[in-house]
Amino acid sequence: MKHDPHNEEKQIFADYIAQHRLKRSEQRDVILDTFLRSERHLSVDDLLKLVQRRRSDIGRTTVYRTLKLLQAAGLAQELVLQGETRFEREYNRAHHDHFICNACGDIIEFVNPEIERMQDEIAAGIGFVIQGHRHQIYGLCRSCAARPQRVEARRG
Amino acid sequence: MKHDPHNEEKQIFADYIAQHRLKRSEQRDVILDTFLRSERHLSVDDLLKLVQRRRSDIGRTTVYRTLKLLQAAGLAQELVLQGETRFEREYNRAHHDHFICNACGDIIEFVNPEIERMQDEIAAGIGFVIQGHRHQIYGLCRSCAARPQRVEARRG
DNA sequence: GTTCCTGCAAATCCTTTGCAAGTTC
DNA sequence: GAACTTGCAAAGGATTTGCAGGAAC
Repeated sequence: MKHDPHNEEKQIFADYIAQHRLKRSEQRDVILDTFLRSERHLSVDDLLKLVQRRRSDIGRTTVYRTLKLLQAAGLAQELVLQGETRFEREYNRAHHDHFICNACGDIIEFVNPEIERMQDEIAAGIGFVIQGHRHQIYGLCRSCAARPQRVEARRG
Repeated sequence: MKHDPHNEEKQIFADYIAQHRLKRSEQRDVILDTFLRSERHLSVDDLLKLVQRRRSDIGRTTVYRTLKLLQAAGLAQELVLQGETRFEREYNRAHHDHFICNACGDIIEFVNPEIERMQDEIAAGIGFVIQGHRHQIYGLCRSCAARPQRVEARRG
């Protein structure tokens, strides 16, 4: 137990299950563990494939349902990048936003306290109470910019 | 002609049609004109309803198809706000981002050159070439913040 | 006349839901 | 044993596509 780096998150999930009078299941354990190990921005399909490598009998529906639970428990966050729904870990992660490469699809995270502060100022100016935000920057990552190619620029 | 404030955009659309060997149609004219007059963040359904007030025989499919053309011509931009797809005018509009009220759904636009500049700096630092971005801030607008209510905070 | 448009219905994609059988508590 | 979970199949909602008839060039 001491050696599982995701122990804390698993505990949180266990607590969430308990508090809501839900039940443990092996499927949920496998899905959570797979999700926590992945460290990436996963589509439902990505996650389903990874999960099925371990337990091929786990269905897509269960992945959808478990992701909802993980969101409710504060362990996962849903994002829509380039029109695709993806999920990333949320617990204990510094707030960050995303660069998305239009060419290779790579996702790069970034943080900038200055920008956050500025948002707060603008919000204060109009009496808006911020509860969250999404900031996505589209373009070309370093390597794709280096070898230019015909790319349909998207959502920009 | 001189009196139509949307003349320029209509010309751009006409040019786009011509350059791509497409054809004019009354449906397209009505949809574009309706879209240009609306000045809001419209869902496909919103736009369809407005359009059908003028020509009740225009179908949803045509609205979808025309919106694609408008995007291609640089006149419309698609956004996903609170999970809903919406469209706004793009041509000749200062770049801006959005505050979205989780309670009443109101959408407030904002611009901040400082934030834009900062994005550029961060991007430059990692060799990322920006082609566009989306920045959405969720929370409560002034009036909804004033009379608090039980609101499920969304996406953020 | 040829090519493009339109609207309908059908198809598709992604996600959710109903349900009978299996699990957990 | 009661309540919850699961996977399948079916349903849903949003968007796209095939097609026959109609309009634009």
